[in-house]
Amino acid sequence: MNTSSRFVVAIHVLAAMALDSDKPLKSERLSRSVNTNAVVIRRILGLLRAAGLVVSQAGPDGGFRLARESRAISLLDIYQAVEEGELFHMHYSEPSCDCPIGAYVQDSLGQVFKDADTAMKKVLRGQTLATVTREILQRSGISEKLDEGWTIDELHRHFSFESGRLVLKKT
Amino acid sequence: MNTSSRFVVAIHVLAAMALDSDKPLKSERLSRSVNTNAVVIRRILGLLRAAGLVVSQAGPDGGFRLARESRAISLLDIYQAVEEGELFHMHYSEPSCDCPIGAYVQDSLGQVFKDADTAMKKVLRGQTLATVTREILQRSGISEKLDEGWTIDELHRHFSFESGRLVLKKT
DNA sequence: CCTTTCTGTAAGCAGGATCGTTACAGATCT
DNA sequence: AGATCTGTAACGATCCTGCTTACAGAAAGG
Repeated sequence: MNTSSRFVVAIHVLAAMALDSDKPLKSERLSRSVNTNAVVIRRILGLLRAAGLVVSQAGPDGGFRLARESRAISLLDIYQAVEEGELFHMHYSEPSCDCPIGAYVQDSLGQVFKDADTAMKKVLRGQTLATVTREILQRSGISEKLDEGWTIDELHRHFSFESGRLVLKKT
Repeated sequence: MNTSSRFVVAIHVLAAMALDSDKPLKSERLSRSVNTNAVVIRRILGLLRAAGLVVSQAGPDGGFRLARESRAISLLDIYQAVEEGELFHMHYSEPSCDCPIGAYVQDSLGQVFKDADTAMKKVLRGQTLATVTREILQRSGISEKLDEGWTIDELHRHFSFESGRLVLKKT
């Protein structure tokens, strides 16, 4: 029982876009960061675009960018964009079985499964893409700049994502 | 984003054993109730036995029975017996990536993912196998006996699971 | 002791999901 | 027109499930 890697990859590329929001990011560049094929990235970004989380543009200087600011994108938004279906599913063999157990087990479990699903989603709803990028900045050595008087929001604005690496922009 | 059918099947067969706790139930009989192959049932019951939820006995008049009473078996016990691993997993391509995003995204998400997993499990911990069988009895028409003055616990004791069907025992 | 009746597993097959890859149509800018 | 992207189809490899057959071993009863 585990989700596909789409969820983590989606968070990864969205974090990259949030950290470098000035220009559109190309799928080929993102794929190098994730270490996979560009088509895989475009497939996942297609799901995110369908969910209204990113916008894309073809042609030179094209690419992907966030459709809204990162603090307005929850992890639940991302989860629901790339994963589908319920956490638990009932479909085993054939629900049509003579004994009442088969008939009523599924009804009896429906509410519990829904509650568990809701509890999991509530946690994801409480975290945003901005939460993730903020923590990335804190965990990376670059947030040592904080000790030099920089605010983390300043770092956020002056960060760039060059050739697969997070670097400070030349200002 | 969904569990295997093992979880629901495990609950199904455990409910059958709880509803008919007098004698051991054979895998072939349980497989008819679930509408699948007996080996599939034995595989799942093997996991439940390894988790200490059921005991088995070979030979004539053998079969499976609960290792402890149904109110002492939570849905989380069952879940952890048949499902493995974390709800979300991080392993995409190669974690070894030059940019800090790849390095720190996983660390940043670790706590959130763990929280979501815990929240889901907390719901499952709140329900027991006895909760399920009680609801099955209520939902099946047989609980109309309640209107005749029977307590649901009396029904619980006088129920039997004969040839793939829930029936009242001849007392 | 031998037969019957079970569990316990291994092995092989089919189906579906996921991921990587190649290929190419279409959009967009210069 | 040509270069540079996205969007998507198609195919193969791999893995996980679940179904089935097959058989070894345990337990009970003659």
